[in-house]
Amino acid sequence: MVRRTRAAMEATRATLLATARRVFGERGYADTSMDDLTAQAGLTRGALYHHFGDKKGLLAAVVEQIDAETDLRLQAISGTAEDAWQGFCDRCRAYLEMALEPEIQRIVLRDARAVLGGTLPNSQRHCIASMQRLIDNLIQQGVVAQADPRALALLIYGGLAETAFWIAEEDDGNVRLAQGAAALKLLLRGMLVEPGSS
Amino acid sequence: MVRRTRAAMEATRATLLATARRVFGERGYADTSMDDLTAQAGLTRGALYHHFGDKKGLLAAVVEQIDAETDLRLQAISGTAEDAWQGFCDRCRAYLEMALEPEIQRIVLRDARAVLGGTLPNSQRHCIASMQRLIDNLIQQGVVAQADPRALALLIYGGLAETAFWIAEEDDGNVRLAQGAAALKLLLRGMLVEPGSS
DNA sequence: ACTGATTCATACGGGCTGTATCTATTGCCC
DNA sequence: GGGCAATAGATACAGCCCGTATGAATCAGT
Repeated sequence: MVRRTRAAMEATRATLLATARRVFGERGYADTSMDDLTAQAGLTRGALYHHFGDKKGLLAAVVEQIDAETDLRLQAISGTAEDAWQGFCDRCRAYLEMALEPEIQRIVLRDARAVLGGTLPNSQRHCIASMQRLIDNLIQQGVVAQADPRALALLIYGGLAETAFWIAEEDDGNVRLAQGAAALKLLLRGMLVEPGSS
Repeated sequence: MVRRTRAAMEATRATLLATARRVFGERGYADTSMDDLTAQAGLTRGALYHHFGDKKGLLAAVVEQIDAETDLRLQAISGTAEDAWQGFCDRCRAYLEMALEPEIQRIVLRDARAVLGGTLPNSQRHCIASMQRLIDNLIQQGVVAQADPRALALLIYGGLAETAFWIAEEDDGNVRLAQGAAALKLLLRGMLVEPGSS
């Protein structure tokens, strides 16, 4: 199969990305061989190293894609709410549920941190940045108490990710999901200027 | 160097563990070769595979050790406080600072999750279990609102870990540490039965 | 149509992991 | 105290995987 039109070239990149996303999600980054992965995509490692540089580069591209999608899905939730505070709470809850999806859990929350570094400078940027903006707005509106929005966003985001692992290890996670959501509600109300009114 | 007394055997294990702890902390798990590691300990891989089974087993033992030490250090803090709630807050703050230490950050928070699994069933158990017990007591005393202690502990623990990465990436993390601690204080007060009184 | 650049395949070298084998010493039991 | 099983740990081996270097085929521009 040797086709090299401009369209076919971008198709190659997309195929590689989609295959990597699937295989990384199933087997994890470390247990995935680049020979197997490219073979499943009907290509060889030559294409991969040309488009993504190395294995880490491929993972970074996958994480970038997942993060962008996740952020879009979350914005659809927090954007529709009438009340800004309620929209924020809904978004947190929605993230907790999305963090249960095997793809996000394994690729973004497990492998990406170890391979790409602690803070994930480029990727996973959108989700946290969006949450930070939401918080910032709430502070401006006088709903949330004065604090660094970034610190708050990270505190919440990290907590949700950790809790998601705990929920996901249970066969029927519905009980734990409810418990996690309830506990989340408690912590979130502390951010309010008037915590008692929640 | 062939010495095989019972004492020397345990010394071998301890040497391997200490070397692994140092090298994993410096270079990270993935970039550490077992040949190099054992050579630095004055041994060969034969000893390593005999005592720990495989590379993951060695990491698990290191994490176990670090977690136990961390828990002891934290208990020393929360145990001395007069007020149980204040002791709990101090412990959270202390954990935030300890999560800045390169050894804990790289080995426990970065590599361990990816290599050993999301929830770290055995290791890292002590720290969270202790925090869970503290929360449980506070709920029993009517200080903290009714909620699942485990979910609360994970929410806080995960948030602190994530925030620690953000603090550590800054050269002088004192500003961010203060911001993180302030944001933490907000979230924690939400747990109280009477959040306004904090 | 010719030239340079690009896409992707193939071939190669090096390193790392895990296992199997082997030796020597230790502890146990008589 | 001597023989024997068990174990600590070194050495050798096979296999896998990654990254790079090389090469061929096609596309773009003039």
